Amino acid sequence: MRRDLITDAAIQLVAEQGMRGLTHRAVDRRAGLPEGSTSAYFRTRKALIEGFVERLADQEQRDITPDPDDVAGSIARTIDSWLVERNRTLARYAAMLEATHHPELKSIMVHSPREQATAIAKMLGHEDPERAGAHFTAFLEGLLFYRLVGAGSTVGPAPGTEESVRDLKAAVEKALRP
Amino acid sequence: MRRDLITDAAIQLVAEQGMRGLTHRAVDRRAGLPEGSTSAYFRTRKALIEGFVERLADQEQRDITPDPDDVAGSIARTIDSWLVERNRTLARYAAMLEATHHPELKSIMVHSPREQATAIAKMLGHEDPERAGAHFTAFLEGLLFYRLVGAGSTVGPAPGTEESVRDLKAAVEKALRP
DNA sequence: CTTCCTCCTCTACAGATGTAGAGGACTCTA
DNA sequence: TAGAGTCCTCTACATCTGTAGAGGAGGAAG
Repeated sequence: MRRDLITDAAIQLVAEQGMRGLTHRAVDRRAGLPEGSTSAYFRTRKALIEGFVERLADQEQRDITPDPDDVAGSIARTIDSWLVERNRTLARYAAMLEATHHPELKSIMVHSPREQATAIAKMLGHEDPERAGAHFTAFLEGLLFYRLVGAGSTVGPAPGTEESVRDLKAAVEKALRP
Repeated sequence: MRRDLITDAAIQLVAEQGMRGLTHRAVDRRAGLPEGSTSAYFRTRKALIEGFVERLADQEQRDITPDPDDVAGSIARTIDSWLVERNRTLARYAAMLEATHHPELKSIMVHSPREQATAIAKMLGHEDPERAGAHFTAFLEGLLFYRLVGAGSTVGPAPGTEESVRDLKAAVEKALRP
């Protein structure tokens, strides 16, 4: 599908060069398509951005389904997989920042994690699940950001390794404690 | 000082329009200076970016000095102040993302928080202060991100209020617990 | 075969952008 | 007052970017 080819190329570009690298022609080149292709599918730049953010959201949807028997472990594995798929996650951050001055994007990027986190907090018997869930979400977000672009990116264990998952799991477990 | 005027305008621009909005001429206009001024002080775009990131780092330096008698409280207040200075913090995130494909920036943005966090963890008697400090840093980073651009930006208490600081303090306290 | 329609490629163009340098205004020194 | 040096403004230009539309290739329908 041409459309997906284009949005995938856009995601790679954004990850590698930032939003500034996202131009119609750059996407054409990156996707190996003739000039004008991207412009034909997404006439305006805004449409192009929305296109690739939608694609990101689609792909992310599938990942979030924690195993109730091993909450911490499954979450740790999910986070680790996001570290491994570095480019997609970087593109997601770029999109979140973009959504700051481009609010339509917010509705595309569903923030379902929050309700899930509240549910988990409830399950584990927190007194104030709403707040505990929020803090938990914040912590996960931070863990990911810290390891992907923050100080932890140069210090922590390499993503995709057993050690990385173990480290993450320990952190998640601590955050889950009432 | 012309130079600071320019870098400050750059920071505002980046916060409001993202890295893409950062052009020599846009900075000129934003700073109310005649066209060409920014280009004279920072001939290349790379220099301009490094300039504003340096400015950010300078300004941030001053903020980070936790009160040993009220670690959680002082950290909470610092984070809240970063939420209040929304634009500066947004620009910082944009810069961190930029540093991903522009490594020279990393050396400009000192990641001193990590050592500080380790010190705090040691002070509070954690067994593995190195790791505890890392997790703590991650949590703070996440708290900030979550409240600034994540789901918490639409849900949490308004930055700058007593309630905001209280909420943050509770979260920080929990994260500090061994 | 002809007609129509969709999908794609190519070309066009106004405006923005990065970067460079000429030259003026101003300041300091002697 | 003259000269030198610094700081700033203006102009120039090649290149890139967003967006539009003309027109061709090829398949479907008659």
